[in-house]
Amino acid sequence: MDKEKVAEILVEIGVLLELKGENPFKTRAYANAARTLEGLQEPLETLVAEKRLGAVKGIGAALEEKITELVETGALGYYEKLKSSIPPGLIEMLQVPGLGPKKIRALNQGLGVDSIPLLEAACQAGRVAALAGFGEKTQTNLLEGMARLRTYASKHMLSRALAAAEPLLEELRQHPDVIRCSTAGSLRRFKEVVGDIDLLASSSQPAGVISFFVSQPGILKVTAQGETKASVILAGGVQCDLRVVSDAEFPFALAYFTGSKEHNIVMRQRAIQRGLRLNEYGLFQSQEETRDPALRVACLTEEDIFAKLDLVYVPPELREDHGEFSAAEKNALPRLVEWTDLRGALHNHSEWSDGHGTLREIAEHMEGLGLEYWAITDHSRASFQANGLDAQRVRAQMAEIQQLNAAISGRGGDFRLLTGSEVDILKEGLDFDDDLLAEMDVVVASLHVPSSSEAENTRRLIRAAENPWVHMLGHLTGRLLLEREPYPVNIHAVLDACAETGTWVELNCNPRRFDLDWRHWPYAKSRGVKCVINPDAHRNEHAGFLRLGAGIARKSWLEKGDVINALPLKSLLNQLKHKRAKKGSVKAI
DNA sequence: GCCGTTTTCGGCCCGACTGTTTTCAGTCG
Repeated sequence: MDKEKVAEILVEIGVLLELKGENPFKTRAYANAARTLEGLQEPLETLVAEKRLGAVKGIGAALEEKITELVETGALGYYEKLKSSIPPGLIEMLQVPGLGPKKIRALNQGLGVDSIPLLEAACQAGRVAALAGFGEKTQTNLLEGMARLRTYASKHMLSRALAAAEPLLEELRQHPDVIRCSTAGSLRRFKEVVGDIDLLASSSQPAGVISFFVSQPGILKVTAQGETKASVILAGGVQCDLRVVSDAEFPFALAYFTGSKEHNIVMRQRAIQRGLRLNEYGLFQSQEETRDPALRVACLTEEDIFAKLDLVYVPPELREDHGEFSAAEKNALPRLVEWTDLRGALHNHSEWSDGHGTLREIAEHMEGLGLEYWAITDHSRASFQANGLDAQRVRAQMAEIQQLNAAISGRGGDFRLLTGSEVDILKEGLDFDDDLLAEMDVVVASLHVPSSSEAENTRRLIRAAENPWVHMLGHLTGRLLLEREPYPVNIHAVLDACAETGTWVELNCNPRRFDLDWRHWPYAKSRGVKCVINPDAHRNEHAGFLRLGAGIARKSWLEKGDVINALPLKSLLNQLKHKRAKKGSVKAI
């Protein structure tokens, strides 16, 4: 069983134990272990085989035994037994806002409710309000929560959440009583998918700012409103929380609400180790819980807080407790790539296949954005549903691109369209002959029709990487966020092959994809695999995906030097040629 | 469950808000 699946089961065990009313620290140990596994730099199988799992922080004897059983046998007796002792509907009930393990247990034991439909019926019959610890209000809220669950997704793509948050932030920024404001939470950390939007503002008049916020247009419902905090549901079903603090508290609150939770726990521990106390109101010279401003260590910005805890500033994207602390202690954090570093993109479509816009329109738009190059890599003929090009049309397109480039040069422009293809990786080899690929500036190889076999997909991708004319692999796992799981593939094996053959890997920055996932890039980077941040644009406005892609690349710990399309045109052209020469030589050995 | 210059037991991050209770438990982040 692979690491991801093991982690998934550990998380589920934690949830099941919560529902059983187990010690919350025990349940957290399972969730922690799952996260630890996800961040492992070594293959899990190796650690298990060499019995070194127990040496990993956060995994003790009990978890080592369970993980070993999972890896070696593909099953776990403890988990099966636990699962069969708890109705599956109870786990689903956790999704209902306002319901946690304690209330679910009370509902289950008091009313025999063990699923969302039964809960709905019990609420409608008024039986929930009659239960001890519950009341009319709770019953109404539960009914509303269940209705919302049916109507809206509970997770949202980063791009949609950003689009919803930015206008609200702009309104807050213009409010006369707001001093500073920012996004926080997973949105600020640039998670590919977010559960809600967190906003933070500083003001000396918090209540007024809160009432201003809850009266903004586009708010469907105010679910909580206090003096310093409000929660609302925005059109589209995204929950948005605003916290208002004093300006002196702002940097602490910003750090706190940006999280992640795991990152914050380490920050607090570091404070405690230094005889200090950290919460959202400040870093205090106190062993006790306090909010006394006289005891607050002066910090104007987040940078100051990190400095007081003997750390260099950790950019929000890295705050996942995925190694940022050990790096920040040694001042060894990467200098993360900026979206303004990007000079162009190497995987895009036009109306020749399934994109929009003529080659001329695309060239004019991208040049107007100040980019230096833009590769046209339309689909190959096997992607007939996407109007894939055959060899003849590819050559006609290349000729048109050359004419356009000549015209641009003629008027003194430096911008270049690059010729290319997103060539399908078929069962046996690529959709185009090497001779044709060799004529193109850029070749992206993508697996569009995967097999259900991990070994088979891995083999095909490795074979594509070994082709000397292929520059990079496109959207390596084929996932569509919130829609489609990645196809089964041994990512490390493919990345190893890319490292050996000098093949680049795409970070597809279409917000539905963000593929390869940020969690895999540190491994790719450790193997020396270069990244290409590609919008996979099908319309001119998709060039904006580059900004999102750079954010995900930052989350992936990537620096400018790791990103091929941060190179200026001349160096890029050299790299495109050099890579083929190098791959040719690898192949010849 | 894990962990340990506080080491084999007793902690484990902590505060806002809600609803129910009449001083606080549960949920959420």
